[in-house]
Amino acid sequence: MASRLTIKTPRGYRFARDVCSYGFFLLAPNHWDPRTRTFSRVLDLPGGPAAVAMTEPARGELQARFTRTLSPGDRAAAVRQITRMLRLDETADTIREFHRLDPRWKRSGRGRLMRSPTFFEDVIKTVTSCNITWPSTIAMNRRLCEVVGRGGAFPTARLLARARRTTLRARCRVGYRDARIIELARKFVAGEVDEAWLADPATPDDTVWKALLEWPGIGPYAAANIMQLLGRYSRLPLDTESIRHGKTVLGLRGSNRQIMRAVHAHFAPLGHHAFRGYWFELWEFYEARRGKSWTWERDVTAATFTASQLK
DNA sequence: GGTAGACCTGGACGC
DNA sequence: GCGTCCAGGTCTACC
Repeated sequence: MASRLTIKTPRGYRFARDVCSYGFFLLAPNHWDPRTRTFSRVLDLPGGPAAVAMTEPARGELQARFTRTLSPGDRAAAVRQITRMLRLDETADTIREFHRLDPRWKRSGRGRLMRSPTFFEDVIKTVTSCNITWPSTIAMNRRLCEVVGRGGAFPTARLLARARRTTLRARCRVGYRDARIIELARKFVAGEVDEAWLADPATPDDTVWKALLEWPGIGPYAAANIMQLLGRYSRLPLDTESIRHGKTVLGLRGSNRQIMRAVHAHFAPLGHHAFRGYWFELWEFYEARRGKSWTWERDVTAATFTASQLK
């Protein structure tokens, strides 16, 4: 028999707004149905993959319906993964602190950024977003789930550590990222990645930054993005989109390098909430052109969400 | 510290 | 249908 879970959400949490708050919600195995406002995906649980469909039947709680019966171990893992993915462990006080620093988002209540059920998925999704256009990122993630993942789930580190470079390149079309993805997966499997230490507020941002830059395939953009996915919002993952934003929205002029520096300086007063302010400004720009994010279809964004088309 | 070129894929474009 | 060009971060070599 199928299992159901009811999960309480923090005060101010809004399912559609907060799920559709970061591009990862459009990447497989994630799927958002704008008509029914249902978020679904396959979670990799101790008892095997399980498809889940989530809705918000009432304010303050989410309902997760699974396609199979969950063991107690499965249920605990599912709650842990959903909590991580939706950042339900970020308190209302944290969001209020962000709104005090950047009051533009107080009315809409924005503050949380969707991420993945596991840190490993966050890291690989970041690598698949580097040096590539958005449609290819969407395709790569879909193929990784279809070709390597179990039962439609995102591939685990163990599966990717064992994958062949030729499989990733020829069937998942990840290009030169093949070796880097496998090396990263092997680091996770070998126990060389201490997520608790990386996420611990007692570990300085600079220390985490330097550690991430040592990882294969991780440069300044990817490291800053992984940091925000760890809950460290002081650094900005700046890319070509940021340059477009700096020019068209902030009115900045100069070389790309100068604009990057100016964007950093612009958001620096937000301190350890800088990325939230930067990101929601970018998100609002997209929504002004494409409608609210919870109305977006994955295939439509694949065709239209690229820096060159948003100029 | 800064810069040039290679690394891949997929879409746009010209013929 | 084919060839060429371009967008997109990271890495390495070089100055």
